[in-house]
Amino acid sequence: MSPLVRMVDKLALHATISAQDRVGLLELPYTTRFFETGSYLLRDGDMPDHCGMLVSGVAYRHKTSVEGLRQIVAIHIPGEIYNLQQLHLATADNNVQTLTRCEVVTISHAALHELAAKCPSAAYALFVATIVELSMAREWMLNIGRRDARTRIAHLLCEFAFRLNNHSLPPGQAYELPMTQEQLADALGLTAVHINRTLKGLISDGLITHSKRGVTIPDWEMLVAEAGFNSRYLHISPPETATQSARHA
Amino acid sequence: MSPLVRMVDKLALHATISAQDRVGLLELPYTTRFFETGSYLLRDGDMPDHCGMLVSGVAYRHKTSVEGLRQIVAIHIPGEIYNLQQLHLATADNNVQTLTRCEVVTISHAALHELAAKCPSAAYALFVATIVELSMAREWMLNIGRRDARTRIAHLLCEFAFRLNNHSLPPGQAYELPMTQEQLADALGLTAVHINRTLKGLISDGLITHSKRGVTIPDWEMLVAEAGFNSRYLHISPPETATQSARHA
DNA sequence: ATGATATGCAAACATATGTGAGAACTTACA
DNA sequence: TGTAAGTTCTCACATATGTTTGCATATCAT
Repeated sequence: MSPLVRMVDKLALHATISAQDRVGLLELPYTTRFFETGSYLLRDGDMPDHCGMLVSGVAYRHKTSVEGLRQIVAIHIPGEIYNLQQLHLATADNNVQTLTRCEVVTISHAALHELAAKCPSAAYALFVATIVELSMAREWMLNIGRRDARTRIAHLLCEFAFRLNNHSLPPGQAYELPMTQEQLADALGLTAVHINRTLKGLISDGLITHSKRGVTIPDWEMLVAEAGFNSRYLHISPPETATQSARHA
Repeated sequence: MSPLVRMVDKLALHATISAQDRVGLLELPYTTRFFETGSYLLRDGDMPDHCGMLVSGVAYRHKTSVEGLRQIVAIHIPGEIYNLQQLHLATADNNVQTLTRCEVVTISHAALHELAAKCPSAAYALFVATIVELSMAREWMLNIGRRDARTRIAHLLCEFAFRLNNHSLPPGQAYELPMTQEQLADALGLTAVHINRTLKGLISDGLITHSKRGVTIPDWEMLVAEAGFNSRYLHISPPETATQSARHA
């Protein structure tokens, strides 16, 4: 089975793709590559001539301030294109690095531009994927800016559980969270030491169990309540229709 | 002169629009409306059937956590479309509210969909505008998550000065910043009291002067240094070309 | 195996930022 | 002209989070 199926399925979560354009997407020429943990998939300043999609593994996107402080601004999971921006904005202003060993499929910009011209609903789906990314970024801002450490961590864990579970609630089981406490800190605007403290609090209160790099959520509802998590910002269900209402200020 | 010119000019900052599609954009049917300070242009849960563009005035986008904590996630200035997301994602998950009296032009989704079908470079420009918004959101995250209060405020002031000045460096002059200290606090993930303290520090150190709702930057370079501000993330110059390089991991 | 390096864990201490409560000052408007 | 509402500003105090350091494990390369 083509690894592109994974991408198309993910795109189809948010936008309707015509049968014809689905074929167009699946016929894209691609190359498969593998990257070890810690590899850069995209580097600040890069001007790639291709897009990349994660087939397996997890990656994180980060920026650095002039003082060298790092902020992780997103996590990418399989099926996601991690450098769609560079299809339209030549040079990258952030980095994407692998958290685990990753299988990546690359598609040339030329092929994607051709596709966009021929398959409007495919181009549309890429646009919508970006809009959803923007929506997730906004929730991430709310998380960093306004929630305390405990709630912040809980929210991040909820989001991962939800996304990794292919957006189907509730993800009661364990899942692998391949992030060090330092990386969690950089994602949440905290320090590793404080992550450690707070994580222990969550564990001793029975909200999560954690072994090695794995996280288990014994009581999903409880963690959701603690985090104030609401999946609405992920825009997955119900499949968006063009319902309209004229409600306005 | 059509108020749409403002929008087209802003879109053209980031993407090339063909002469023909430029006409298509300018021929969009629109309605002009006025809103008082504090009006909602978009409300969480809305399903608008039109897009809105700011002709004059300033607006802010915000989200609220279940505990009622508010986070401002973006500021919108004239020429920007504040609810492009809802063209493709039916229901809004955040609010847009005016900071000043605003003149707004609304365009029906139907007209925009028609345009997108007929004018590929116009559709493309809307996509790119969203990508730039995403890039700005990421810098905002870095600001909130990793900089201290003083640097955070300085960075926000730099970004505004830069954007309000139509992206032409250096904006030495005074400009109007129509935000209360409480709103600044909600934008930066701080409290109003702390904004007050820190603002006074910036003033007494001669980095900014401020009278009423106005801000003056006596020495642009100095503030930029204090903020660690680099306008690269705004993606305005040089006009993006399709330059390519195969640099990769 | 063996060292080298990264990560988790812990404690004591430092401080940036938050909290609560008012007073002074503006602005709007009756 | 005066009252009300909103905003700025201030103080004293509380605390969440950061800093530094050390050590115990885990992970990894050789």
